[in-house]
Amino acid sequence: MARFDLTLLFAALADRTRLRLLNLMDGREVCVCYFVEVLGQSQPKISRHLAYLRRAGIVSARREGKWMHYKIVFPAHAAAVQILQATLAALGTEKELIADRARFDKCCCAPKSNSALNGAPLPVQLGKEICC
Amino acid sequence: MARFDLTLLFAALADRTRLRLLNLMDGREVCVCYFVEVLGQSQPKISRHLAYLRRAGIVSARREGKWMHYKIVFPAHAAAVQILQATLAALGTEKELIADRARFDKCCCAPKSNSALNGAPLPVQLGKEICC
DNA sequence: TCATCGCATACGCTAAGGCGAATGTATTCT
DNA sequence: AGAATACATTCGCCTTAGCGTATGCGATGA
Repeated sequence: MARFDLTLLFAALADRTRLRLLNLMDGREVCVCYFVEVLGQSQPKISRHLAYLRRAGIVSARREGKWMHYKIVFPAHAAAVQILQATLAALGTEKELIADRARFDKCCCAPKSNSALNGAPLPVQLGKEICC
Repeated sequence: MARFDLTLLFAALADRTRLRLLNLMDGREVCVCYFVEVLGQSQPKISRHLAYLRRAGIVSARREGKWMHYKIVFPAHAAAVQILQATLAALGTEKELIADRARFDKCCCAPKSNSALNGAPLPVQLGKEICC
């Protein structure tokens, strides 16, 4: 039972944009440009929310050339993990978030068709191959 | 899958005082004066946080004469219930919150010994009898 | 080396949240 | 009726957070 502040976790989850980001990262590592493309919001806004998630300790970043990849990391606190997983499961049932994933798959499977994503590295399904 | 905004739930949980209140309400209905006494904080502060929890839909209030009793109510949303229960379970393991419960039991079992609680109605263990 | 790309950060603004202090409002007691 | 009790609400202050806009910075490519 390490020192872990649940209020920080909850604050991180108490924002619609951050929930949408977590939903897109569920089970895979994603490049920032996909978030911007799929959510249709400004790059600084996305970046700030990712930074917030990182400070909260539930997301980690990896650099690959000029691209940054983000993925969910589970805190070393049993209850926090439970809460995060219950949250991710719930997100999977929300209409808007299902639509987000659909749009993500569309970008991800044909990134060349989207000028904004030219050359962007494909997302990596954690442990396995990517979607399609 | 009712319309339910998870961000509101998380915002309600993202405050230390509110977590302490929920911890004290776990499994029982409690009168406001006990919160004030056990947490050692001002009555308006307690009252405002209880109002916040009420607006978030995870607490309900019942009037009994001049006293108000609060208890946890579980939202009609499976994931929200899971999250709330995982949270309550986690609270049970935190040092400060264990101490809160200990102080609560002390007040609750001998309210007459505390001038601030003279005549205050005892907490009600939900479904069963009270602590001691 | 200089331009460009992908992303992060700083700035200024506005809204929301938490606090103490004061005040308001039921209810009970005398 | 008037005082006292238990709790809720309001007010003013400060801090935090979210946003758009502009700028900075590391990596790549010509």
